[in-house]
Amino acid sequence: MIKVTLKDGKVLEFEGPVKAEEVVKKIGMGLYKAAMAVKIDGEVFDLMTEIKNDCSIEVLTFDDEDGRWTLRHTASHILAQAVKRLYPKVKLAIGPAIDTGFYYDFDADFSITPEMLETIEKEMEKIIKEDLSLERFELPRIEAIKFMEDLGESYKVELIKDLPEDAVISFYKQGEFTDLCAGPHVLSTGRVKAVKLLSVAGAYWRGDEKNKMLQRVYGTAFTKKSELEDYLKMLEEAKKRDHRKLGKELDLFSIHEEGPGFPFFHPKGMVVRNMLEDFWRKEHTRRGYKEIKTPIILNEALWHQSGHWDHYKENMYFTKIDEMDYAIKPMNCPGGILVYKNSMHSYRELPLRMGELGLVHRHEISGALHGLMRVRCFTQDDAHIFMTPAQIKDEVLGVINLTDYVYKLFGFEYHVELSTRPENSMGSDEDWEHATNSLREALEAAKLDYKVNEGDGAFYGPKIDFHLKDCIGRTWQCGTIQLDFQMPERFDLNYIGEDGEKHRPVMVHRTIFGSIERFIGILIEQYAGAFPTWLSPVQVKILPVTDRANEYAKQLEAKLKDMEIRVELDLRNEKIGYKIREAQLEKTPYMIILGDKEVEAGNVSVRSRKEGDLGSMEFDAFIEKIKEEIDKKISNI
RNA sequence: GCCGGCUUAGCUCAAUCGGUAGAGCAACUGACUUGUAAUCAGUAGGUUAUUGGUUCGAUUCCGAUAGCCGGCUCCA
Repeated sequence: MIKVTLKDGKVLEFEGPVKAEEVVKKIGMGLYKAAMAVKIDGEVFDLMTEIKNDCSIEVLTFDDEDGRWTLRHTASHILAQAVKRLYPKVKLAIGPAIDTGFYYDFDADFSITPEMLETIEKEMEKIIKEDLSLERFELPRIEAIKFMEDLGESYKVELIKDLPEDAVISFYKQGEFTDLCAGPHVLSTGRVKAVKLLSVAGAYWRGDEKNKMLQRVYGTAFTKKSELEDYLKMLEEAKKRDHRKLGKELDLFSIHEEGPGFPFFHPKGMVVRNMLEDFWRKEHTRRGYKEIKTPIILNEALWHQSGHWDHYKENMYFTKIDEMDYAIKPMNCPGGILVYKNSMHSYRELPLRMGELGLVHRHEISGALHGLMRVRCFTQDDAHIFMTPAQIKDEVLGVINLTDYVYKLFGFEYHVELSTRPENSMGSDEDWEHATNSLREALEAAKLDYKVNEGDGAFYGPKIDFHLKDCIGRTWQCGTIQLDFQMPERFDLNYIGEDGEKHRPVMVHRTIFGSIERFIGILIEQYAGAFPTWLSPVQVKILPVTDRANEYAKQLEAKLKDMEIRVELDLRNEKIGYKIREAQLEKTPYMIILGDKEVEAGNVSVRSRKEGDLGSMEFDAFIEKIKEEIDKKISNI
């Protein structure tokens, strides 16, 4: 007798071994139809799995992340099967499910064109219609290798050979097509009700640029056609929030062929920038930071000493002054260190928090550039904290809290990563371990969930990274906290301790916004260009209905300017509807409409970009309203 | 940097089979004095990214370069 415990605590009993799908059928046929996979004692399995012992079971549908991944993984096999049917010579690499769908990497001696995707998609539809059952089987290592060798699938052979000795090597077969795969998969190809191929892109085999570039086909799959359509619509909508598009439309910034990756900020973009910087300064002053500014060009020798020459040269720009070699700074730390070294420091001064809005230049490869998100020059809202080892945890915690405060203000959801020692790095293992553990402790003290990113730290220390999402869900690293024992050593930094002796301080390099440019890019997408009033380039537009209201409009404009409210007056000889439409498209938070009635009553008619016509009110009442919104930095998207 | 795609007026986009480019918006001029998302009329605007080739003739076909877009790699 086998007892299967369901999620709600109910227990089903079976005479002997039973397939998971039979258990699900017994729960209900509706659920069976929606089931993608099952979780048996917390682990995900196929529905065709045979249950031999007592266990607890949870049915996974498309609404569960694991269920979704199962369906999409099967969709990727359908893609591979379709490609093999149409182009038998193409070799298969890997084809996993991803957050938004799935992909499959192919090695073909021809280019897969967007037109071919349509053909492949049709073949996929056929395979779905054939409703082929998926069968799982295992092979011993030698046979598995032989199996794939016979099929000429050299990438699969390599994959098998790299599996650990004791690994179970499983295959999934659907019709004439068999793929090496750990699973799980849905019962049959017919379960994939809606599938769409989205794009082709190059991808290196195993993600290594030294390897051959394969062709990656991206797609997505759903259990309902309507879900697919909704998703595609959502993607279209999301693209309208793209900061590159909005940046142009709202005249915030531009990037020119004359300077790829070097953005130009226009007057309206500068307002956003300056407001962010003002806010940044206030928050940092409040938290005991001092501000410095260090030069952009410094002698190359400094960069030898810092280790950048050995570890970061490829990303740096160089120049000559009077036959001497200089470098354009890619980071602010060496400059900050020179400031620290400029005077003696007592333990009483520590922690010393030195902020710098520093413009850095980095040579990013051309293919990496992306609007304001990845550029070749950007301003880091940097700070270097010099401290005693005992102060590490509190200081790191302080930065974590500040970051959380700032991100919450903008309504961002973020995720955190802890990056550990990379290959090309400097310092002893002990230092790295100490530094990494300190960061880990701070994260745990802050009760933050985080993901470990092995080998992704800076060359001088491990780091905590804060990632924010853009309009289509790509994440970008913004805030970072990097712990550094190396620079203090290299630059022989010290402070005088209580004992009157010299001691080595520890350094934290940290940013909150990360780069002002990237942060603005994220902000634009977060708000779809409709900045909260405190950040809006223009906060109020005054729109006279006829020129009889012009004088009154000018008076109000002057008053608003006096109160440091950013105002524009539209005196053009246009209809009020036209002026409103334009102000709305510019995403101006408030419009003041002035006609004969307002002139006579001495009040204002207010329109909000969000709520439309608010009716007439006293000018002072409007001032109070907008002032409060600005002071409290209310996000009225 | 790599793979694929794209590049036509300031912006968004047309142009049949290869026959030297057209619209809307914006700009400018004029009329209209207007009440909560586009008033009307007119004017001007282009070496079709650059460059080489094929052709009697290239926006169109082929090559190179640059930039951009989607990924890979890399990273704030």
